[in-house]
Amino acid sequence: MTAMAQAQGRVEEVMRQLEKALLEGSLPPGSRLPSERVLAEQYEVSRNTVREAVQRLAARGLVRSRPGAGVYVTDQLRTGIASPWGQLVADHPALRDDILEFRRVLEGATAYFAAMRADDEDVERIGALMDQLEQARRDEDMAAEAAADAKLHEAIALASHNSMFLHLHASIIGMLREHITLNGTGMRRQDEKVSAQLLEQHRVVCDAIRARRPEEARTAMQSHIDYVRSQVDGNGKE
Amino acid sequence: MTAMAQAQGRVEEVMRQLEKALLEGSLPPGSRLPSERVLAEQYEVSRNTVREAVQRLAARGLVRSRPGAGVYVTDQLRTGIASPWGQLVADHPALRDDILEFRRVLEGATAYFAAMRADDEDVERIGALMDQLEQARRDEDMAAEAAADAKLHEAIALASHNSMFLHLHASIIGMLREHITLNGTGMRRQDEKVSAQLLEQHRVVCDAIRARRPEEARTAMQSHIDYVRSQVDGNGKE
DNA sequence: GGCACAAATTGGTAGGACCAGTCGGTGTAC
DNA sequence: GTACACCGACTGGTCCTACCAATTTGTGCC
Repeated sequence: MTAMAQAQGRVEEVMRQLEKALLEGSLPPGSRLPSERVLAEQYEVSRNTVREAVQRLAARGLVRSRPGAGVYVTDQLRTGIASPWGQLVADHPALRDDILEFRRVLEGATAYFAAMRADDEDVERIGALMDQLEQARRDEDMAAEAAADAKLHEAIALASHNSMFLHLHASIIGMLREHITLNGTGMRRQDEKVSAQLLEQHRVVCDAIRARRPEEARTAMQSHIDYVRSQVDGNGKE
Repeated sequence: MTAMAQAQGRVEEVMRQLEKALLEGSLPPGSRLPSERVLAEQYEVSRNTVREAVQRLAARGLVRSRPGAGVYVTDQLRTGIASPWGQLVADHPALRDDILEFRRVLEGATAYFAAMRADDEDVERIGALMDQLEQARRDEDMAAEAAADAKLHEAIALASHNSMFLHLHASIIGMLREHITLNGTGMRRQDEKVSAQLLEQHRVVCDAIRARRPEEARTAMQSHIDYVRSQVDGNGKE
């Protein structure tokens, strides 16, 4: 008669118990879980069931198991673990190429329509962000530079006056950002030349938009993405 | 360093294989996975290992298992992208123009990459669907024609060999079709000439893909979308 | 044709076993 | 006393077999 209708199975139940222990702090980050055999006896289930529950937690990044050593609680604060895509991008490098390829098309078209339909307000906003980007570049403030970069692309998407491009841009970029954060990579680190080139590319794109030259804007944006792609490809493992 | 503790075990490996199948579309949303026993034999691992891999996928919401029935693929990947969209489109018909515009870009690029990367299997599938479409046309079976049309576009997306195009296509186009159906499809019905033209357009696109001419495929597809757009715009209904 | 029953299939769970690492303790050599 | 090598207990990873409960599907009766 307990209100808790344990969904379907013992695996769920064990998982919830473990989650509860994690949340309550009885299993603080870094600590080791009791061995699977102990847990199995403790919860009065088979080790198989315990293992499957642990696998589910591991899939969400809550714990990490080291063969021969034990299962350890990870730092919960760290993993954002958002959409199913995040993990997939991390696991399948090939998918990253797919995304970049798609992004080339998407952002190219976005720039195209931005150049075609940007109103005065859009142009002003884009101009301001370009100034901001240049300023950050001069200050060698990487964080500010990245932020301005993101905002600039968003402003361009906004200027396209097509909600599909705007929102899709947001999700795709978010996806990539997730991946970059996960992998800790990031290309533009300290490389001044790269940074300068990126700035120049942005300038070309924005100029084309301001001059209302769609084709030019698209080409420039695609070149920009190509450059990004080459940089990302370059510093990767393997 | 970035060695990325890869494949510590068979569970990881099986999970990646399944993920790959999900991304590539060989396991489309709604479909049922082979039984665990079959998968175990297929990957040459124990059923236990397969189960743990499935549990990890289930933890991320990519699949859902129903006792006695089987394991089914969810549409998390698609809704993950187009999440905010279903409602918006339903509420704001104005977005339809945005979607069509986006679709022109998306499907154009999809056809482009399909022409570039279609393998023999893809070509064969596309050819079969073209035949199917012609047959439906001859029979004047509107329902079959629409179904074959949808399948054909999906096959092209599959042939692009890019997960992003595949899944985006499925979600966006599906959404759009739903909307069109809602609005009283119109267009191709009763008008024999329209139907004939659409068939011809599809033929041009498919021929370009089969002949491996990307640019031509893109142009043809965009012309096709333009035509669809003009027809939809034309026949009023708000 | 429709419906009830039986058989095959499927995921869920159990409990056993073995392997390859890791960890801890012990004993020996220095 | 310390440092090192070694060995055994422990742990997760994998495999196996078996059984259960639910579903699906096939069958035959009505």
